[in-house]
Amino acid sequence: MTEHEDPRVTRSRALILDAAAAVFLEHGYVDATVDQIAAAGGIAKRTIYNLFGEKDALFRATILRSIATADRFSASLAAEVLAVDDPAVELPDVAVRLAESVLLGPVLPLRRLLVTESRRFPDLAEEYRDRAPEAVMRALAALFVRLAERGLLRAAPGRLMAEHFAFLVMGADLDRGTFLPLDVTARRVRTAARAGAAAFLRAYAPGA
Amino acid sequence: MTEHEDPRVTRSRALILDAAAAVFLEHGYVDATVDQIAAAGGIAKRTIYNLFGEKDALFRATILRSIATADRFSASLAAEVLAVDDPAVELPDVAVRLAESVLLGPVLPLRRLLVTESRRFPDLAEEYRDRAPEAVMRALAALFVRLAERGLLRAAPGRLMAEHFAFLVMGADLDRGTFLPLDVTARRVRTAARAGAAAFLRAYAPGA
DNA sequence: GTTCTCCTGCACTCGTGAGTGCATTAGTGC
DNA sequence: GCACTAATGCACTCACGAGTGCAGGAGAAC
Repeated sequence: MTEHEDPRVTRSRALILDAAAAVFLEHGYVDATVDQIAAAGGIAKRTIYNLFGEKDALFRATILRSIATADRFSASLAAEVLAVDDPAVELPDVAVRLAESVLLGPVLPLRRLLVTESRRFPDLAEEYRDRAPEAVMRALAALFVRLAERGLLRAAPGRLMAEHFAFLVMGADLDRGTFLPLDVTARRVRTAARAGAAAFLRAYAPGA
Repeated sequence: MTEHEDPRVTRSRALILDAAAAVFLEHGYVDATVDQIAAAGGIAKRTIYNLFGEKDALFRATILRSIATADRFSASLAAEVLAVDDPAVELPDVAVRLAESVLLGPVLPLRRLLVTESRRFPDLAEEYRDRAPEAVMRALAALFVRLAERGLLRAAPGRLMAEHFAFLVMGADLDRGTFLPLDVTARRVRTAARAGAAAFLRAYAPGA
């Protein structure tokens, strides 16, 4: 079933998806026009309709591609999380990495777009949440349960600990960034992440 | 300057604003049509244009009214927060009240709408954030600083403590509720809020 | 070269929703 | 009752963007 697609089609498809991602992220679904996307990609509008059909389908294809990227990304973060051995030493670094990648990378714009379109495309919002943030949360929960079993953290439901960790580390900036593009320095993000990790370690220190 | 407005105008204005709030909250700015609002309010479209002018102005008026409500609400919450005396005893209740009012009341839909329209109406998003959530955060920060000075909490920047408290208490549900209407029981919200408050108290216990 | 397929440009239809004009009706103040 | 003002209904214009039809051009495969 090796689809041998005309190289022209492959090329057009890629140009269109790139342009569509840029325009949709900038303007949202309704305010983005197909003509804009065509212009941005240097592609004829007719070609877009030939390859993707209606605007709805183009949007889905675009977002699914972005989600796939976010997915790979979360998976690598999850793997890294699961490798933690000594929380007191390593959690601050995990916190920094988590905060940086979410707040400073391309995640926030995608998140905003999906929030905006969550009524029009609830399935996409669902898909995104399950593949990206939830995947990380699951990894964090698994890690914390394991650390609690080893007596390195206070025992508590893994899911709850994961939520506490994540929102201590980047809750405030995530919230701000949901409204408008974050105007925040990398240093501030790191400082807040470390402070969050420290608070988490105090709250979930073993014993007592 | 007591504007003696025709009672018919007052009445129409109120009907329109109520209907507009409902329709805008349900569909967002673009997908809400003025005809829909007219129908929902039992008011002629022409009357809407007579009293409010363009759709843009109607939206602003509607949202400003909602923000004013949220404002009064935040102020009363802030007052309550500032009255806390013994954190170990009272913070869990503050947490529950905060979580309930944000997650179970009319706040979340307004928040979603403002996030959705934050590119089109950045000033409204700004206004809302400053008057509602930020007002509560300022009150929390002031409270924690005072408690720290009395030796009842570990000393730390007030703003940071306020963020940690708020996001421990309701971060996860707030995040979920930003995407789609929260389908969550009042019991779950309260439990999570208490767990968050407990974690906060452990993280910011004095001494050590 | 020829052929096949895709891309392009452009003009077009169509639906929809914002906003207006106006003549008529209904309600308020006196 | 009368005068005034607001509300209504309805037909209308206008702008804009989704989606289509088609004829012609450009490149790859043979």
